[in-house]
Order: sequence, then structure tokens, then C-alpha cells
Amino acid sequence: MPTHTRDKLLDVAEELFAAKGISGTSLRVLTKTAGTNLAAVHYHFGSKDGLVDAVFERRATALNRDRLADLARIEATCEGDTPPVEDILRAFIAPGARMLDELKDRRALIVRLRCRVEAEAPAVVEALVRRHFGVTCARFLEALQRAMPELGKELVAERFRYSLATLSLTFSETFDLDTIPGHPPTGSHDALRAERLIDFLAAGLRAGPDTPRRPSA
Amino acid sequence: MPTHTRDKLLDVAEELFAAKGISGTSLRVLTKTAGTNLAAVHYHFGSKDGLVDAVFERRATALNRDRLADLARIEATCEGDTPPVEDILRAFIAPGARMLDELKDRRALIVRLRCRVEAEAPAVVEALVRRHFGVTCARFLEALQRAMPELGKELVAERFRYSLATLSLTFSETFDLDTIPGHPPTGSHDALRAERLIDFLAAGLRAGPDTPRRPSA
DNA sequence: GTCTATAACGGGATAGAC
DNA sequence: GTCTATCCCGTTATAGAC
Repeated sequence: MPTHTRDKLLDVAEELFAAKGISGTSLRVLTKTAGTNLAAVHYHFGSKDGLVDAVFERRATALNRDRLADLARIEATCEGDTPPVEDILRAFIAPGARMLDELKDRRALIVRLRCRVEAEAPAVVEALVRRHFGVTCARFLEALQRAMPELGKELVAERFRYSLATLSLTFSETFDLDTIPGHPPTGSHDALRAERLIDFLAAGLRAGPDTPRRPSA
Repeated sequence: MPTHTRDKLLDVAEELFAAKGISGTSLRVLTKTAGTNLAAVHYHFGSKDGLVDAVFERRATALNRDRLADLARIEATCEGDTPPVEDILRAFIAPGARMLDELKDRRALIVRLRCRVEAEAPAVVEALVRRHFGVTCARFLEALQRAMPELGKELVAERFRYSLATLSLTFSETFDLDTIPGHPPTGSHDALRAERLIDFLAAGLRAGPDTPRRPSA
């Protein structure tokens, strides 16, 4: 295989970036782990930034495709009407959860990468996140705004932002480890966790001022 | 003032850590911004890690104190009964939002730091977040579990985790800038945004399988 | 308590052989 | 397409004068 080294670099980079962050991963340990050397990175990707972008793009492309396809399908199902919020959320969340379950052996994924990127330099966030996810997120935002016209576009946008924040951190490893001592991550099956997350987010997105203060008690 | 340099270092460090992350901030630019030099850091804090911990602790101490005080107060108000979910959330969220508004001129805060830390090395997360916020989070989790016994402790714990994730990223600068192109951050007043966040999270925390699929349409 | 100067190290990028 | 060797820079940490 001519580009075997290239793929190996992508795999190892994805894994290490997700685990230790981008700036926390040096090309030295990266290439040593991949069984190659520094020069290979610069030959195949031009620079570390080039490698970062390639790693990100490989998953983002597939993820965006699946998300938009799922959304289009459910929108086609309910002719003329808008799909329920849960279904829109599922179209956004499920493809990532599916990926997580499929790639479970290698502990690397764009879903975790998305969280990792948060703390990189603003330029990196701008270049990667907005570029790779901007249009898809805008598309889903529209769908949600159409599904809840009574809330107003601004409020839905703000709540969608909250949802994205939750999603970003939920599937990261580090967040599960901390903050609540003694309470390990609940389910190993990410697809199941996704359903519980959808319940949580859908209720939050739909929240109205008329929410009952005490449910049943 | 004898320890003027020390305070200056803490202020500048907090600001830069929140803006560029910990590993993204070098002691060189940090000390130059503070108008001092490398040696001062090691004299006052022993190492960069020592500085990080001091920066974190200064805000965490005050934040935990305020959060627990607010919670104790609202629990005292409703004798014997459990306070509503919104009030518990407000006791957790409002102190941070207050801090943000008060320290607005300097754009630094533990609330943003909390997000920044996410992508640092796991050791940093473990050392800082769990240590500084562990007991307080556990205390609030108990309160929420008492407020919603019908949901079961595990589900409440999982949803509280979602809430913490949302809170962590919501007040970060970077997250607002990306992901949804063309939609700048909504309100400048963080206390107001906190109330909207409370609505969102409370509805999510309380979500039941009986949530209506379409609210009013 | 604060400084300058420097040590000791690790980072990404590159040249050039093969 | 892959390697070794090296360059150059920025990093933290430290020594020692004041």
C-alpha cells in the first residue's frame, strides 16, 4: 500500500488528539507511536496544522453527511409538517453515537475531538469547528426554529447552543471522570445514552414559562 | 504593598488562562504582561502548576462558599420540604453569573476557566476540578435527587452531569463565537442569561417519558 | 523581593541521503 | 515515499547579583 503511513498517522493522531488535546500532543510522540518519523508528517500533511485538519475532516465529512441525510429523511416522512423536536435532535445526535459505538476499539472520535478543540487557540476553533460544522448546525437550527415557531428564533438559537455545549462535553472522556466523585459514567452503550440525552435536551428546548414548578411530588 | 507582584501575577494569569488556555499561555508572555519576569512566578508559586492552582483556588473558594450558602438559605426557607429544581439550579448558577458581571471589566473568571481546563491534561483536570468542585457538586446532586425522587438517583445524576456540561461551555467565550455562524451571543448581561439557562436545564432535569410531543403548535 | 542571565529541554520545521 | 540529522525557536526552571 502506497499511503499506508498516511493512514496510520491519521489514526494515531486522532487517538492522541482526542486523548490529550492537540497542543498536548507533540509530533515526536505521535510519529513514534505510529512507528514512523517527523518528516513523514510534513511530507503528507505539510505541517502539524495540516495533520489536524485532515484528522478532523475525515470524520466531519461522514458525520455531516449522515446527519443531513437523517434530517432530510424525517422531514420527507411528515409531508409539509415539521418533524417533532426529538426526531430532529436524534438526526443530529445519533450519527455521532453510532460512530462511537462502531469505533469503540479505537478510543478516538470526532465527537471527543469536538470537545478537545474547545480549549485550543481561538484560531483553531474558528478554523475547524465553524468550517466543518457551521452549515450543518445552521441547517438543524432552522429545522428546530420551524418546529417551535412560538418560542421565537432567538430563544431557539440560544437553547440550541446550550444543546451543542451539552453534546460536546457529554461524550468526552475527561468530563465523565471528574466533577461528580463516586459516580462513574452510567451506560457503556453510547446509543442508549444518546436517547436519554435526547429526552433531556428536547425538554429543555421546549421549556416554556408555563412549566409546572413541582411536577408531582 | 509587599505582595503586589503576586496579586498582579494572579490577575494576569487568570485572564490569560481563561482566554488562551493553560498550556496555551507561556510564562514568558504572562510575566511580560504583568510587568515582571519569569523568576517572580517561581518565587511566589514555585512553578507554573503552583500558579495555576493558586489562580483556580482564589475563585473556587469564593464560588463554593456562595453556592453552598445560597443552597442552605433556600433549603431553610421551605421547612422540611425540598426546594423546587429551579431554585436549586439558581443557587448553583447565580453566584458564577454574579461573578461574571462584577468582574466584567477584567474578562477573566473561574467560570470560563472551568471550561478551559477541560482540554488540559487529565492530571490537571483531576487535580483542579475534582478537588475544587467535587464536594459542592455532590452536595447539589443530593439536593436535586431529593427534589425529584420519582426519577431515580442515577437518572438525576446523569442529567446533572449534562447540566454541568452545559454550564461549563455556556459561559466560555470561544463557544459563543463558533458553531452557529451569523448568530452572535445574545445578551451581554450574564445574570439574565443565567435565568434563561435555568429554564432550559430545569425542564431537562424534570423531563419525563410523558413529555408532550408537540406543545401547542 | 525583584531582577538578569542562562541552563536544560522539547517543540515544529527542514535538508538531503536513500 | 521514507529515513536520519540538524536547525532554530520557545518553553520552564534555576543560579546568583542586587
